[in-house]
This record gives sequence, C-alpha cells and structure tokens, in this order.
Amino acid sequence: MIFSKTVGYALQTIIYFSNQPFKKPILQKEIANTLDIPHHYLGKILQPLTKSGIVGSKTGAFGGFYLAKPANEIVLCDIVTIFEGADYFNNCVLGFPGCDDDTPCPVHKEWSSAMVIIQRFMKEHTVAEWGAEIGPKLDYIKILKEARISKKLNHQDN
Amino acid sequence: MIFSKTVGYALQTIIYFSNQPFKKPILQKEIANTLDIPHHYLGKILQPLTKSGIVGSKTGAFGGFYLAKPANEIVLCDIVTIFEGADYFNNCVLGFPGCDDDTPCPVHKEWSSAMVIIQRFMKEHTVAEWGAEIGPKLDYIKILKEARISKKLNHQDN
DNA sequence: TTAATTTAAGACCTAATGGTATTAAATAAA
DNA sequence: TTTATTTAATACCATTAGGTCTTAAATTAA
Repeated sequence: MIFSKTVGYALQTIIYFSNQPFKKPILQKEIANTLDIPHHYLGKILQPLTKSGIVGSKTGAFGGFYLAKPANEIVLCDIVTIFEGADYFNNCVLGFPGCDDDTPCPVHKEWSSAMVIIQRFMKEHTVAEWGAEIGPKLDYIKILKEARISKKLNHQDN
Repeated sequence: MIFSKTVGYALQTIIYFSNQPFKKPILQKEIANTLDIPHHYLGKILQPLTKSGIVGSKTGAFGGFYLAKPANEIVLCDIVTIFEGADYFNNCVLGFPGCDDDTPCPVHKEWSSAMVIIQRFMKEHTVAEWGAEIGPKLDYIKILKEARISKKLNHQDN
C-alpha cells in the first residue's frame, strides 16, 4: 500500500463524512463499525483531524464527529499532509537526501513529472466528488465483516 | 516518502551497481560507506536481492556483491516487488479491502489511471539508464557525511 | 595448512506503527 | 442535580521496521 493504515483510515473517514448530513454529529463507534476500523484507534486518528479544523466534535449525549468544513473545500492531500507532512510527495523515490533540481538523483526529473499526475489527483478532486459513490463499498465491508464473525462463531463450535 | 527505507536503500544499491564494472565484486562495506547506509543493515537488504538472482555474491577474500543480471534487464519495479510484493501498486489508495473494477472504492477509477503513469515509470526504464548519472549524488552524500562527522567531533570538544 | 578476508545467518536491540483499555471531562436530558 | 452519553487524553501492549553485533562458513593467498 502507498499509504499507512492510519492515512487510509483517515481518508475513508473523511469521504464517509462527506456523504452524511453536514455538521450532524456521528458517533465514533458508528463510524468505526461502518468502516471496520478498530474504534479506539479511530479515536486517535480523529484527534489530529479535529485539531486541524477539518473535523468538528461534540462531547456528551447526542455528540459525535462531523465535517467542520464543507466537503467541496477538502482535498485528499489535506488529509495526507496532516499525518505525513507537507512534502510526502516531494521526497526522493530512492530515498536519497537533498534531492531537488539542483542536486538531483538519477531519476529525479522523470519521477517528478510522473508525480505531477498523482499530486493533481490528490489536490484537484474534492472529497465531495467521492462521497456519493461510497455506498457499495460500505455494503461490501459489511458482508466481509459478517462473514468474519460467522467464521469465528463456527470455529468456536468446533 | 513513498517507499520504506529498505526499498530506498535497495534501489540505491542496484543503481550504484549498474555504474560499476559488470560482475566485479564490490565490498558490502564499501557500498554502505558510499551510499551512507548502515552497513550491517545493508547486509540484510542484500540477501533477498541475492536470493532473487538480481545480485550475485562471492564470499572470502576478494569477494563481494555484484549485479548477476545485466543492468539493462533490471527495472525498478523488480526491486520493489521483492520487498513489497507484486501488487504494491494495485492496492486501494484508501486502504479499502477488495478494491477492484467489480467492487471499486469511490476513487478507484481515477486512481488506477494515475497509477498507470507510475507503473510505466517503474517498469519501462531499466537501471542501466540511471547508473551513469549517480556520480554527483554520491559526491553530495560524501559531503553530507563529512559535515556530520566534523560536527560530531566539534560537539565532543565542547 | 594456516591466516586473513568476506559473506551468511541469526540473535538481539530500539523506535515507530497499529491497536487496546481506562479514566477524566463535557454535554444533555430527566 | 443526577445520570447517561460521548469525546479527550493518556497509558499501555503487540507487531513491524530499522539497525547493531556476533559467530559460522566460504574463499583466497601465503
């Protein structure tokens, strides 16, 4: 996988939010359940997102998490940046230090021009574009989860 | 960084080899020193490379490591595959399970077409193309290393 | 044969990532 | 005010990645 699990979970969560009523708090537990993310771990992921101002939270009864910014103002790159830092996409593929136009590695030029495509993908689409299409994936996750549970139950029977 | 340090080091090593006389053994210690890789760690990286048949090794005096395949038959993707598995580039960006054309995530189609560019970069250039250009980077690493050492010495003086 | 050199292998340590559990604090409703 | 609900914060545990060290085995040359 290109990204860490943490970043993956964060991206999933933001896209999931973008398909929910704006500013309506959703339970951390419900998000975790729907996306099949360990729910206390999701809590740890939600906190940087909340501090960044992309996500809002409300404690207490009828509280939860919600998008604090409109989905059409959030791009995937915003999320990656929070967890991986601003130049995740600018670092040398080969891991060489100080790789830029002045002291390039052998692949620098070619790689940079390939990365433009990725960066465009990460920066020019807002999460609002993706939210509506998440439904089938959530169904699929539900099926996987149920299969896993029934497998576990069968195993206990033996 | 897109890749792990391990993969980065491996890619650097293979490109470095491709600029050395074919099948002439080079000391692990020398490679590590030139590329500024912890040298026992490099040893652990060289072993999967050797097992894969891309790198050859010779024990004992005047031994070392060398490319076992001609540089113009090795692509960067070969190296990535050894350490990260064959479908590193095919997995879902969002980390969703079972993301393919049948059960796609919201970004699947757009992402896949962006990844084609990256995969082309990783598969269509052989390391032979890059070897000749590594010189300046090696000089740069040497300077960084010397600066680090003299800094350490000064620090001990204080 | 002996000694020096060098990779092979694996034990081991440390730091980061992924994941769990607990308690405190905030909120809302009865 | 009290109670239930829910996030906030933090401590903790397990696994993996990154890195070090030591010994064994292979090779070469004297």
